[in-house]
Parts: sequence; structure tokens; C-alpha cells
Amino acid sequence: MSKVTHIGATYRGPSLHGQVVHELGARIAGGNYAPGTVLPSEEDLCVQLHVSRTALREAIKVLAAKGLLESRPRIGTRVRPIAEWNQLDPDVLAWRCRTLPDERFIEQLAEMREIIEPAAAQLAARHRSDEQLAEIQDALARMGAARSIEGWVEADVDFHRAILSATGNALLMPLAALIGSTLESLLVLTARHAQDFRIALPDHARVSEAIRMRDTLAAGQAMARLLADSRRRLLPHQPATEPPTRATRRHRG
Amino acid sequence: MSKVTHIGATYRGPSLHGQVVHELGARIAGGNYAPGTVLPSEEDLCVQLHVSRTALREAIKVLAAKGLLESRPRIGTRVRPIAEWNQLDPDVLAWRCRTLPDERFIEQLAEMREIIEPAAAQLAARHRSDEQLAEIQDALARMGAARSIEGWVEADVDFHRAILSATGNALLMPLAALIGSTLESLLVLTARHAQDFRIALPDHARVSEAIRMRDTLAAGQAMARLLADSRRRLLPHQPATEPPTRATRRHRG
DNA sequence: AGGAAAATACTGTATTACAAATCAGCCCGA
DNA sequence: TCGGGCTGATTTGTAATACAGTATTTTCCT
Repeated sequence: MSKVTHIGATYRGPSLHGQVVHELGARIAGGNYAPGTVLPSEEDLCVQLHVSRTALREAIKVLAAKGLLESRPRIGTRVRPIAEWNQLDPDVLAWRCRTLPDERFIEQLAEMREIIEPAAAQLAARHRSDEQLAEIQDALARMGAARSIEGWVEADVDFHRAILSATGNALLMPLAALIGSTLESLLVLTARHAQDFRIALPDHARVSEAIRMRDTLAAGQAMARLLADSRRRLLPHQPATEPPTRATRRHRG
Repeated sequence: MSKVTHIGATYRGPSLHGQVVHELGARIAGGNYAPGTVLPSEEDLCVQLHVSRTALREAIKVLAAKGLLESRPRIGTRVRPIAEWNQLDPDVLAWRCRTLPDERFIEQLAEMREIIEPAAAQLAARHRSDEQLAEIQDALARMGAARSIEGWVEADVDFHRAILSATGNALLMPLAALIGSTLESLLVLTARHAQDFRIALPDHARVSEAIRMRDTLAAGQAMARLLADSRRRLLPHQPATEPPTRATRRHRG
């Protein structure tokens, strides 16, 4: 079938409307349709994408559910302002990361991590079960054993996800998508650093150890240090704002 | 029309599939369909909700986009595990808050706020523009002038939203929904405190003032104090875990 | 009894038709 | 000339029907 070749590479599942969702999502996040503009009529899009109106409309409803679109009779379907998108939706994050490796956006992702993850590490150190600790340690081991950069990134994401999971706060879990997107754009941006990705391993080991010891303060500090190092590696030029003033870091021995 | 009476009170927009989205979303979040179970076939749901298959399917796609559902041919549409829902989606938060004022969930909401908002207050103190400060101060003034508890809650949400907006980090904005949901469930739970809601006003004024002075440390501290007071008022019995160890609070004069 | 083939019961997709909403332009009146 | 309401056209919203795809279940042949 020639349908798929028109749609692009990224889609979830073999379902047709899923392909349309990702095709349109990528276009919108990529700026092909600027916020405020109305995209072509359903009929036009149908012929353009070679799908029926049914599939197209289900895709539009999905994108509307994620806050990207808003359609009204007679007006058309218009792209909502970026500020109103569900920025933390995994798909939205992925689209934004893949299409615009915009430095400003990477910066905001890093800032979010520096807010969330040290606190998460503290909570994990306090609430972790033995099974949750084992998951963290397993991911750490897989990072150490990774031979490809893709394998390393996968284990890295698992490491941070396991920590979020060990906090016992279900609301933190969705933020794992944020970490995954960060690392993925890092993967794209810094393919040149393929050999030295292992530098971050001691940082991760310190976090894991502090969580094992149930040392909340050390866990938060270690995570903050990990993220600071990561930021330094990713954005070598100083950001205008000093690294976030988490006082946990300020008062060290 | 009798259609609407079958659907329930909460729906967005007059659109039919929007009503179905909220009806089903409320049912699922409310536990009518347990995770892992498959809900009735599309045909059955159509007659039950008095809508066509088109409208029903668009609603199902929306809920699938938010992570609540997953449908496959021949199997049916099954409810996904709660951990895989997009917990930070505004709709999902609202459904969970309205249907189960579960104490555990309120606790997690409060914990999230205590992670996010002090950091946001710090960033706002650093990055705010004069217009953004004006918005914060305006919301504060409206809180002071509020005569009904609903008016107060609305201004309160605006206050916190304005602070998130002033951080300059677009990824923080979606978390405003989290605050809104928190306050709304507070509204339900503590209708008895209708007279003393003004107690929190000085806490808010301190935050606003610190942001005006661009005092990042004080802003973070003031916000942490505000949230601690709020938690004390909302959950009188001590939580098992001590309030989150944001070291910013620990090292005060 | 075992395995392959056909029936089955769902969702996925396409097509058609009509309803509802809203904007543009026109007409009419003051 | 200006203003207000009416009409028509265009686009999305909803419905109904048909058929394709898929994975289970049943059946039937060996």
C-alpha cells in the first residue's frame, strides 16, 4: 500500500487514525500550521492524507484532547496557542522534541528535571521498598553494562523512572515521559559524544546508593549534582540564570 | 431532548461526543469500570447512551488519547491500569477529584504542589516582568476582596497560575490544572470552613511581596510556608511523612 | 485426539446523507 | 447612507450502513 508512505515514519500502532494523529501532530508541533491558523477543511485533508473522513476526524479529536486543536462548525479546525497544549502529554513532548530541537525548549526541560527529580530522589529514599530499590539497582547495572548508546539511554530512562515510581506518588510517574524526551533529544544533539556517555555513571551510582541507605538529604543532593553535570554537558555555554538555587546543594560540608 | 438527561451533568461544550467523553471518563475514574476489565461493546454503549457509533467512537478515541482506554479488534475496549493514565491531564485530574475525594489522592496532590510551587516561586522572583507581577498582585487583591468562597477560590487559582506563568517555563503551566483540582476538592471537603478562608491571605501576600522584591530565597520560603499551612488546614492529622524536606525552609534566620 | 479450517464477534475504516452552526452578503427600511 | 435582520452557503457534527481485518472459538476432517 502506498498510504503509509504518505504518512511518515512516526505513528503508533498499525491503526490508520493513529498514523494520522502522529502525522498531524508532528506537522503542528513542527510549525507547519502556526497557532491561530485554521488547517485545511476536513475534505481537503482527507484527499491529502488518503484517508476517509472517519479516520481523519478521530485523529482530530485525539489532537483536540491533547489541547492542540479546537474545531467549531463553519469556522474550521484551528490550532490553539502553544501555551494551551498539554505540554506534559508524552506524545506532545515527543513531537516537540523531534521536530524542533530548540535550545530554549531543552533548557526548560532541564529546568523541570532540576525541580522534580531531586525532590523525587528524596521521596524515594524515604518510601522505597526493597523491590523498588532492586529495580533502581538493576537499571544502574544495565547502564554500566550497556555497549551501545541506545542501550544506555534506555537503561537511563528506566533508572529515573524507577526512582519516580519509588516515590509512591502516582502523580510523579507521568513525568517519566519528560525525562525520556530529554534524553532522546540529547541523543540526537550529541551523537558526537558517543564514546563518553559513561561519564555520568558515578553520578547515578551515588543516587542509587543514597536511596539504598535511605539518606534523603544525600539522595536529593546526588540527584541535583547529576542533573547539573548533565546540563553542563548538554548546554556548555552558561545559561543566563544560575543553576536553580536548591538550597540542599548550598549547604554541603 | 431527553438525551442530555441520560448523560449527566459534567460535559464540555454542547457537542455530543464531548458529553460522552465526560460521562465515560467520570464512570471510569469513579470505578464503575475497573482497570483491566473490558467495557460493553460499542453497540451496547450506543443504545445505553443514546448516541450513534460515530459519536461514541470519537469519545473513546479521546479517552484512549488520555491513556484511560485501549481498544483492539475482537477483544473490545479495556480500561488501562491507573498508573498508565495521563494523571496530569486536566480532565483526568478533574474526574478523579470529583468522583473520589480519596484522602490518599489529596495527599499526593499536596505533595506535588510542595515540590513544584516553591521552585516556581523562586523562578518567578527571578524572571518576572512588571506585567506578570501586576497579574499576581491583581489576583491577590481579588482574593482580599472576595465575598464568596467560590470567588476566593477562583482568585486563588489565578494567583498561583500567574506565578507559574511568571517563571517563563512553559512546561510548568499545565500544572495549574493540578492546583485548580486541589482547590476544588478542598472546596468540596471543607465547606464548613466557609468563614475562615481568609486566613491564608497573609501567606499569599508574603509570596507576592517576595516576588516583587525579586527575592528568590524569600519567595520560595514563603510559598513553602503557604503550602504547609494549607496542608495543615486540609489534613489536620499528621501525615506519616514529615513535610517535604526542602532545605530552603530549614536554614532560616 | 489433534490440528487445520471455517464460523464468529468484535473493532477499524469507508461512504453517504443530513442536521446544526455560523459567517457573508444581500435586501430592506429608516 | 447607515443599520438591522434575513437568507444562503460552507464547514463541522451526527447518524446509519456496509464491509474489512483480526483474533478467538468452534467445527470438522484426518
